[in-house]
Amino acid sequence: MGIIRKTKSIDLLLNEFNKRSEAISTVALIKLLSSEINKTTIYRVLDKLEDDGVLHSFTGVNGIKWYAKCNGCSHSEHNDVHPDFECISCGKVDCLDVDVSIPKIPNREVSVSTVLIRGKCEECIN
Amino acid sequence: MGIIRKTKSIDLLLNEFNKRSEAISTVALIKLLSSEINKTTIYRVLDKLEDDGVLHSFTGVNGIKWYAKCNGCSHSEHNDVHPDFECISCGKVDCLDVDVSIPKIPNREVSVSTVLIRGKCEECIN
DNA sequence: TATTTAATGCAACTCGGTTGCAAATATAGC
DNA sequence: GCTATATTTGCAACCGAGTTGCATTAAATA
Repeated sequence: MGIIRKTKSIDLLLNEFNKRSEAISTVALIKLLSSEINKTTIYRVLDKLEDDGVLHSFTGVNGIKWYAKCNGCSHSEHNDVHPDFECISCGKVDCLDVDVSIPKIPNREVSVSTVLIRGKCEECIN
Repeated sequence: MGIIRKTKSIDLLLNEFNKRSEAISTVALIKLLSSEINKTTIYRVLDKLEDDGVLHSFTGVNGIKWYAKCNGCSHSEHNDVHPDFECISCGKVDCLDVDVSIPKIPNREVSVSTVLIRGKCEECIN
């Protein structure tokens, strides 16, 4: 697929990701933008932005989908993965700047790995 | 919470996990056992078995919950995590017997880490 | 066996995400 | 700028995983 036309929806969504470094859940985006974009469109645009490699996504423990900007995370062809950190206290999720190396697994072909860490973030630790 | 009484539902569910070493999704369990156990009960029993440390769970990319028997995975107090492997070809999911070490993250308190790997399993790699 | 209390079944519900289709709108060609 | 065309969008209805309240059933204990 990929993006073919520049539209208001795409601008608004990209703008949200440029405003912050953390990941945002689909639910949060819908709440944030529901007055301006229909939720169906939000889901569709996020899909495309992920296809285009602009965003990457992962699924939280409760089954909700999160998106974050790929900040130079060359998210392909290597075995180091940036973990996503979900704060159990404030709910914030961000993409950590540390490498987790996934060991080679004999007789299996790995295509994607995701590491999800849950705990308390810098602000909620106290 | 935890299990207090031995019942038919618990026996049937545990039996499914003893039959195989792979993880099973809630959806699969409901399909498998719906004639014998109500789906609400299935969700509740799985919850309890997880509380008791008999099973552990994780969420697949599509938001569906999976359960697997904790085979001596002392799933607490250490930083090594057993990754779950989801085959994109046959859909099978199992708990790999390799360690992934999660690096210490400054100023954050980690409580749980999950590593989900997607790819092709031994049988589907050819 | 009677009593107590946990476990179960059922129906209705919640909510994240999807689908089909008609209306709107961004691009290409003139 | 204007028109043709194909992509995007909005809407409404839908799907399906998981939950809740409550009445009923069935383990455990004495």
